[in-house]
Amino acid sequence: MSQTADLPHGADQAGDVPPHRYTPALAQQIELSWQDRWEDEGTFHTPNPTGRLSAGFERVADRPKFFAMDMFPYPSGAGLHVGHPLGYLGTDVTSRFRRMDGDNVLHPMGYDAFGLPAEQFAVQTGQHPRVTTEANIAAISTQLRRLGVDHDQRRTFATIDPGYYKWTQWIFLQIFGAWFDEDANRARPIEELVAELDSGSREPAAGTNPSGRPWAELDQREKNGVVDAHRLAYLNEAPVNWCPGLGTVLSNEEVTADGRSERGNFPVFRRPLKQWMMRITSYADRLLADLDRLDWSDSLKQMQRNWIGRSTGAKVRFACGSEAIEVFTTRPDTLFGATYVVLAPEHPLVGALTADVWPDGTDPRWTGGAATPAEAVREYQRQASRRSELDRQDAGRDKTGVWLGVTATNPVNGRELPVFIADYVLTGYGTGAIMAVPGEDTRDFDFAGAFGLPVVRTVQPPADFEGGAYTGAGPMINSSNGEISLDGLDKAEAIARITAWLVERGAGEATTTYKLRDWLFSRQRYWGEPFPIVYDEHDRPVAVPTSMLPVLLPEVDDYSPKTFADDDADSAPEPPLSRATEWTTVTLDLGDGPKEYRRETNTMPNWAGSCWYYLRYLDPGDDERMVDPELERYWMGPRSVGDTGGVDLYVGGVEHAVLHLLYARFWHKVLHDLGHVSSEEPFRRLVNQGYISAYAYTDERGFYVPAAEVVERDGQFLHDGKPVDREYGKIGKSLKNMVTPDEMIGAYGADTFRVYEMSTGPLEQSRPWETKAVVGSQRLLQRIWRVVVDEQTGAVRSADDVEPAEPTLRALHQAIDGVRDGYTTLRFNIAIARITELTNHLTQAYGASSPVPRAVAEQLVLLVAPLAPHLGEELWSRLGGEGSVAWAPFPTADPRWLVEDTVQVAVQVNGKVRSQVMVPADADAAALEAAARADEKIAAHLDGATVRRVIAVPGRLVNFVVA
RNA sequence: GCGGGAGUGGUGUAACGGCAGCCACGCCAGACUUAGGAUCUGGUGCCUUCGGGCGUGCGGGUUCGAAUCCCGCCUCCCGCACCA
Repeated sequence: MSQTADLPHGADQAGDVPPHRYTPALAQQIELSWQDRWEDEGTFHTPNPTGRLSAGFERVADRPKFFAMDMFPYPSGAGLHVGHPLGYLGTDVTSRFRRMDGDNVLHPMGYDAFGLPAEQFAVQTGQHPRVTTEANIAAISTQLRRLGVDHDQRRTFATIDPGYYKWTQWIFLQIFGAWFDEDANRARPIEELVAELDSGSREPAAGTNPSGRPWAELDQREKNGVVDAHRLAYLNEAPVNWCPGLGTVLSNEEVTADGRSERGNFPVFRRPLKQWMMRITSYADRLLADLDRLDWSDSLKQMQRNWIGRSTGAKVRFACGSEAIEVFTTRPDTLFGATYVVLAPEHPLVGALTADVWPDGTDPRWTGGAATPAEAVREYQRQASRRSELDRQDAGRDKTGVWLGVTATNPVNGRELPVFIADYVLTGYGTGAIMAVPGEDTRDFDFAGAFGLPVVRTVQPPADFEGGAYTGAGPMINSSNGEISLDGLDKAEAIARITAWLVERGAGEATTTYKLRDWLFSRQRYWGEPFPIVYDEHDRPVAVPTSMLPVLLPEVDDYSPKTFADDDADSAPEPPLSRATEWTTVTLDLGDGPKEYRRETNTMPNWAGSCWYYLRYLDPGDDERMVDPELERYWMGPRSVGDTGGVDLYVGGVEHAVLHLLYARFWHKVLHDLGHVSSEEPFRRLVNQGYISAYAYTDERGFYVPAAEVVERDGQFLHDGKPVDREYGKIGKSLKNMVTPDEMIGAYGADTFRVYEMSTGPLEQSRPWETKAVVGSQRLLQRIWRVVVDEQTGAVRSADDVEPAEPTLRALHQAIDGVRDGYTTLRFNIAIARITELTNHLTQAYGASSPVPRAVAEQLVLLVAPLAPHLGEELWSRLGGEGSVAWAPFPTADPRWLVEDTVQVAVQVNGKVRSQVMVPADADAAALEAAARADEKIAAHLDGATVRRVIAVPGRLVNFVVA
């Protein structure tokens, strides 16, 4: 680490530091030497109960297991800044503490290495993404090692390793080979579906059998179609975000609010394309319900609940000519107030319903200026396709739409309601059609206003209601026909009554819908997992046999998909793999003789590799199976009846609150249903670490200036003598406020850096970075060093023949108690505060040179070892400790020393503290009161007053309530 | 708009409903010093007539007692947002 010499503030620059002071230079020397020893001795090799990684299991066999994990990094070329290690250090301190405290701890790390940045770089440079990715992995791995983390290096892998993505492909085939049994509410192998269809014990699910003929009468190709339509991974012609400028489809999350690609800022179009989908919606209920069984933060659970977006209501059918329009509503109670019907522009019935001509006297606002309804519809649909889904969801936009020239019949009162298409109705939610109730819905009210449609109120608004749509509570009005009346009922009762009535009449039924959509699983990219799928001569997708996995990513000349003109909405995707013509065509014998097949040329999305990596840590070298079931039971299995099982502590950023965590939970549940894992959830406990932010400064031209050169004077921030503006936010090179762990390690050592990061707040909390405060952590470690080592001679100060005095024992055991609490609850700042108190006590009690009792010094070293592991090892070894401190037992507080003999108790008069008295710790209420009354100041306060009540809490306080 | 969370010294933070501000940074003073950017010691919420008074975003409430619980505001952060 050559940085030391270059840094102006190196603490070891002064001339006369004692020769054996814990300086940054010494810290680095110690750190590098222990990091080598850990590697040489395999200190952090975690034994499995069985298999190739089981050596040494006997020494941990009686321990409980603890599986701690970080969200693995994407190895970008930018390297780590000081914000990145926060979570990694949190799991590291925790895993070191748990190991010392008697757990068999698994703390692995890997790399999420498929993805766009590497592919973009490859497109620009022509260099294979694997080359740059592996170089980045090597760089980050070096940075992590230098932090002193206790990862089991034997378990490290990257998602791009063929030995890993072989099993990603295998899992895809499991999902492809499964269907969701709605009755059993779980996935089952597809062969069981075929058997049940053949035996007649099951009918094809709704929508899976286009011909409508009985299963037994279908030919083989029709049967194949029915079966394929049941699969959990399926091909579907669905509206997707097509970005011609990038040549790829994008997920909704990759499209900006103004309908452009997040990357590159190209226009994005909604259009139907055949894509791989995953039926995550089948799991919506279980994904929602099982949140209650997880130890995750409420806010995170709430984000997942919102994303799943379950809402209950009713489907209602409105007759329209020979067709029926099915709408979804959460307010069937307001059905009498429906005054028109709206379909999404892409609704499949639009074509069939559209009238030939406008009736006489059609309101010009309804026609969109077109001569015929068909023309109006065509033009409106064309406009809508140019808008992305997100763009259409801009609630502030004025309502637009056109009339189809027809009406539909309201089943409750026979009223004929005009049928519109409008883009404020979304095709993917509910049934893609609504009944519009302007009296009780704000959006419908806006549309009705713009189109001159009537408003009928069915909920009585309060007297002071100012108009518009009334969405509050109130008794039903205007809601009766010859058979049923809702008038006077409240919302819940009205919903129950009208739903029952609709069911009776065959006009509707209660239903539940979700915002969650099926997962678009294919991408037109190079740097991803190839699908283990080939197509036969009928274009039917067929699984590549497991024995032929992995399907290796082929070499190509050009890593980019074919791109098109920005606005060429009708272009079609051509993935990079489609140009690897030697690869795309393959001859296989799938049991019916050698035949020619065509390979799938899409690749999987970046999420695939991160959906199951936690399982692979259990034995990444296993070439026979995804994971040994025995290992999965040991590390992940449920601990008790009702426990979901899963990783014991998963730490990562809140940016993955929804997608990664939802996708991983979904895959895990499929694997559970198919019998591959015993756990029901992947992550039993999850913590979102906070972010580290920093100040950035801009000069009068708005350019960033180096934050390190800015000085504060009289509340003003100056760079080069000129005032600059300060903003608070991200750390980054372009913001000129980048601080790297390497710089900090160079200036102070890894242990100081670790202690500083952990000292600034609870793990979950975001906090600012402040380089000038790091020195406080260094001072602490220097004082701890001084407790053990004589700075002048280098000799160990502590002595066997010195007995600790009582105050020292109390300070020690109170510290042990507090530090344990801090480590257990991930409030490392608390642990550090208690360690500091103990250190300060020892410094004062024993001065700079008198010997510290060995037992106390040892315990102090053990307390700090999880936070500052190199210092811990060094002092432990100098004190003559056996083996690595990483495996030494963590101290336990003796309750005897946690209680004082005498305690100071506050005495209040009317809730205000007026004095303090010393009393025996076990003094009862009467003794407390007597001691308080004997106090001069209190006596003065009570003199002449009437004491109406006395509250005495032993060990805490006395409160006199006086008149 | 809906949902979630948070407001405590100059700063990061700490306080089972029981003495507000532990521990740090910064700042002030002192010691050791040629020197201090090292180290050590002490001080540091605000006001004060030195008795004390006031203090946890604002206003109410519950309680003997509220930073903590309840109600209503204000501000900030995060998520969702034409989801019928």
